[in-house]
Amino acid sequence: MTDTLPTTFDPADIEARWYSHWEENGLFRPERPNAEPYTIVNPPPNVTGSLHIGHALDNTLQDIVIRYERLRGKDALWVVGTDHAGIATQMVVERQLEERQDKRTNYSRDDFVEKVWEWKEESGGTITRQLRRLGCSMDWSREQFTMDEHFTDAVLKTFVDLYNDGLIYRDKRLVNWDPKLKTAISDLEVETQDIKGSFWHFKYPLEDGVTLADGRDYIEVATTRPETMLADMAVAVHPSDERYASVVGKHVVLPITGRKVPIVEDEHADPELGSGAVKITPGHDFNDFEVGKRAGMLAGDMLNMLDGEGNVCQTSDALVPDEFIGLHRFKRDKIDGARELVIERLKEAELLIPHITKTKKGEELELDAEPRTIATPFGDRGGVVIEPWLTDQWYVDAEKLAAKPIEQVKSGEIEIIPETWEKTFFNWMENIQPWCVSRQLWWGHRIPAWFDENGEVFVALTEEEAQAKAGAGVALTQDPDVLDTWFSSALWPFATLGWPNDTDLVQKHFPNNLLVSGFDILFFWDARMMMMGQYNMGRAPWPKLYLHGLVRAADGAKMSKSKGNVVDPLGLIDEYGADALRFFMAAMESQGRDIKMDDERVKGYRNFATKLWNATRFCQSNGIGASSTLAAPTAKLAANQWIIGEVQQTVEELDKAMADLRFDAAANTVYQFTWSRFCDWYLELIKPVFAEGASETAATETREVAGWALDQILVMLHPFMPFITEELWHAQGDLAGTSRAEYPIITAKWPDPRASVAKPATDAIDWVIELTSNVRSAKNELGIPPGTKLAAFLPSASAIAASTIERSSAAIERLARLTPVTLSEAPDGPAMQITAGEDVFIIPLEGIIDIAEEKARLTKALEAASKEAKSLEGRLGNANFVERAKPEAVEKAKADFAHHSAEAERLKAALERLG
RNA sequence: GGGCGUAUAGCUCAGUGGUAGAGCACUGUAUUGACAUUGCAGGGGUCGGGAGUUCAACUCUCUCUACGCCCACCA
Repeated sequence: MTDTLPTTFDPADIEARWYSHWEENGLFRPERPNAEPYTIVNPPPNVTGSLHIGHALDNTLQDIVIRYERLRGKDALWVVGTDHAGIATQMVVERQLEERQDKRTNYSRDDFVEKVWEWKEESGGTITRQLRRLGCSMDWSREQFTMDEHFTDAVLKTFVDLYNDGLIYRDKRLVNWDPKLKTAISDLEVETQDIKGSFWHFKYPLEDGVTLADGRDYIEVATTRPETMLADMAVAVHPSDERYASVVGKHVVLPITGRKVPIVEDEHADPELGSGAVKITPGHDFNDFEVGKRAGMLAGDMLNMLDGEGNVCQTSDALVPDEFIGLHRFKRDKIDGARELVIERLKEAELLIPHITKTKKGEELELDAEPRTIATPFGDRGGVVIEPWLTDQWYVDAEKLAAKPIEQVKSGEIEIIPETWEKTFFNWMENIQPWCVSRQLWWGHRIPAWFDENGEVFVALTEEEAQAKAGAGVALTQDPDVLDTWFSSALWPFATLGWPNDTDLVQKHFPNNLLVSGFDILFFWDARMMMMGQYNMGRAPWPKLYLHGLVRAADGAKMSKSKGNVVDPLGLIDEYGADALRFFMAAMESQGRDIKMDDERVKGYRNFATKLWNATRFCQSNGIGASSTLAAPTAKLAANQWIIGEVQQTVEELDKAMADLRFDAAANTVYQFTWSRFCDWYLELIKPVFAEGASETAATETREVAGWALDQILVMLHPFMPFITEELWHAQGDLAGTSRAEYPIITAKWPDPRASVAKPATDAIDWVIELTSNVRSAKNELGIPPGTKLAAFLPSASAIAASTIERSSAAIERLARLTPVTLSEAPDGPAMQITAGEDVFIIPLEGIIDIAEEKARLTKALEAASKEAKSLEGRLGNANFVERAKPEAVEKAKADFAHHSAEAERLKAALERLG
C-alpha cells in the first residue's frame, strides 16, 4: 500500500512520468501476435514543424481510437514519422544561411543536402517531443522518415513503375512557377486571393491598309498584365463577333516591339467583355496557352520573355527590347518593373486608353487604368504571385489513377465520414488535372531519370540500370529535380510498413483500418494515398476516412501567425494538463464542424479531472481499492446493483459512439456518467454503508462494487484522459494490495457490457433519486434551509416504497434529509406534500411554512402536470392520430397521459387536504 | 460561375417525425470529514423568415435571408 493521493491534482506532476514509463516499456505496442490487427497511420508532420492546435485535435482523435482498440485487445499499431517537406525544410535551412550572409548556391548540391540532414538531426525532433506531451501512443520504435533509405526505395520504385506504365511522363507546358522559390508547384499549392489591381486598355494598331468595319485603324484590347504584351502572339476575337469578322487573319502591329501578330478566331474571346478582343500570350497565361494550341502553335514555339528564374525580363532572340532586360515583372521594392515601363511607353505613344471616372464630388477624373479586383494566384509557401511559365516538367496522369478511387468511394469500399465530403471529393477527382511532380529543389527524392546528350531520357532505379538502357559509353546526366513531397507521402500507408518488401507488417497491417485527417489535406494527401494505394497495392489503403475540421480562434477567425491569434496547445497543456486539452478536443469534435477554441471549457475538463481525483481519494479513504475481477461482482444491495447497471449502460453507449466515430457523444457519455451518476448519486448513496455500526457484509460488498465501478470508469476514460487514469489506476491497485505494476491501464481490458441487473433494484434507486430531488426542490422553493431534517409520513406505500424504505432507509434519510419515514397517517396540521412515483409523502411543517406558500407550490406543479395531461389527452382524442400514428407512439401517449393525469390527481388531492 | 456547409437558451454547441438538451455564464442557497477546480435548487428558447408534405416538423421538401468554406480560365 502506497501513500494516499495528494489532496490536489497536479497534471504536470504525473504526465511526464507516465509517458516515459509507457514508452520505455514498449506499452504502445505490446506483443500480441495472435490478436486482430488495428492500424492507423499518423499524417506525418513536417520535420520542421512544431505542434499547433490542429495537430492537437488530429492526434488526440487518433490516440483516442488507438487506445480504445488497444484496450479492446487488438494488435493496435499507430504508425508515426515525419515528412521531409521539401520546400519547407529547404527554406528553413536557406534562411539560416542567409542569417550568416551565406547562401545555398555557395555550396555544392551534396554539401547543401548534407547541411539539411545535419539540421534535421539536430532540430527535427521538436514535433515528436511535443506529440509525446500530448500523450500520443504511437509506435516510436518504428519511427519513420520519408527520406529513410527503405522509404526512398519505395518512392523510386513507384516512379519507375508509373513511368513504365505510361502514367508518368515528361511534358512541356505551362506550370505554376513560384518565382521566389524558383520551382514549379502543383495546382493545389496555388492559392487564389482577391487583390486590388488595374485593368488597362490598349490600342493595338492594325497593319497597314487594314481597318475595322467602323473605320478604326486599331483594335482595343484590355489586360491585367500589360508586361506580358512583349510576348503576345495573337489577338483573339469570337468567331461570331461581326465587328471583327473583316480583320480575322490579318495582323496587328504590337506596340514597343513592332512585331506583327495575327488576329485569330477563338471561342475564348467573350464578345460581351470589354472590346471583345483579347490579347493572347500563350507563354504566360493558361487560357492563352490553350488558345495558342488551338491556333496551331507548338509549345516549343511559344514565346517566353522571362529569364531562367521566371521573373526577370530576358530573351535570347531579341524578343524583349534592351531597356526591358533585367527588369522585374512588375514593381518590386519600389523599383518599377516591366509593367510600369510598358504603360509608360504606351502612354507616350498615345496607345493607352484612359479610364474616365467621377470623384465623389462629381468631377471627372482620368486614370491610366480601370481599378478592378483581380483573382491573383499566389504560391502557398513562397507567398509571391505565381508566374505561369513554359517549362519541361514531370507529370503524373492523375486522371487514370483517380478512376478506381472514385469507384471505391461510390461503392462504399471507402467510406468518407462525414459523408458530405464525398461530393467535394468527386468534384475534384472527376475534374483532376495532370499532377506536376517535379520540383526545382535540392532537398527531396531525386528523380530517377537520366538524359543523354541528345536529351533522350532513361528512367531506372539506378544509374547503372539507366546506363545499361542507354548503352555503354553514352554520357548520362541525372535530372537535377526532386519529387513533390506529396508524391512520397502518398505511399505512407504501406511504405512505412516495409513495402516494397513483402514484410509481415505489410501482410498484417495493410490495408490500414482508418485514416483521420483534416479536410484541408483531402486532395493533397488523402486522395493521393488512395491513388497510390490502388496502384501499388491493388486496393484502397483504408476502408474509412474520417475528416475533421479546423480549430478556430475563440471569435471564430481562422488562426494564423499574421493575425497573431494562434493558440499554443503546449501552453494549454501547461496550464490545464494534456488530459483536459484532449478531453476538450474530443467533446467538441462533432462531425463536419470546425471547433472554436474555448479556454474556459478546457478549464472545465481540468475540473472534471480534479473531480475524478477527489472521488478516488474518497474511495481510498473508505477502503475501496482495485477490483479483483473483470466481471461485475455479484451484489445484493440496491445501490450496488444500480451502479452496475449504470456502468453497463454507459459502456454500451460509449461503444456505440466509438463505432460511429462520434467523439463528442463518447466523451459526453463518460463525463455524464462519472460526474452526474457515480459522484453525485452513487458515492452519496453508499456513504451510510461505511458509517459506524453499519453492516460489515454490506460494507464489503460495496467496497467490491465501488472499486469495480471506479475501475470501469478509469478504463472507459483512459482513451480520453490517459495520464490521470493511469495514475489513479495504480493508486487503486496499490491500495488494494494487488500492485498493478505489471498491469497498467494502457493495456487493461475494456469493460464488458454484459451482466444481469435486477430491475426492482434499479427502480428502487431511481425512486430514491426522485424523492430526494423533490424534497430538495420543495425545500428550496419554500425557503426551508437545506440542512433541516424533516419527519415524513407515508399513509399508503407502494411496493417500491415499502421495500426501499425497509432496505435503504439510511440512504433515504441521508440524501433526502428525513427522519425515519413513518408508514402511517400524519398528525393534523400544516404540512408539505412530496410525490415520488405513486407515493405521496406528508411532511408536517408546523411553524416552518406558510400554507399559502405550499399551496402556491402545489398549484404550480399541478398546472404543469395538467398541461401535459391535457395536451396528451387532446392528441389521443384526435381520431387521425389514433388511427394513423405508429402503434408505439399511441401506446406511449397513453402511458404518458396516465402518468401525468395520475400525478395531477395526486397533487389535486394534496391541495384539497390543505383546504 | 459551380459545389458544400451553418443558422437551436446570454455564449459555445448536441439533438430526435411526436411541442427541446449539455457545458459555461446567470439567479438563489449551502461550508467542520472526496471535492468551492465543490454541492443543491432555479430562471432562460414561438429551434433564422415564409410556404408545403404529414394525424404530427426543431427534425422531411421547396424558397428567402445571413454568414462561412471549397473549386473554377472572365482577359
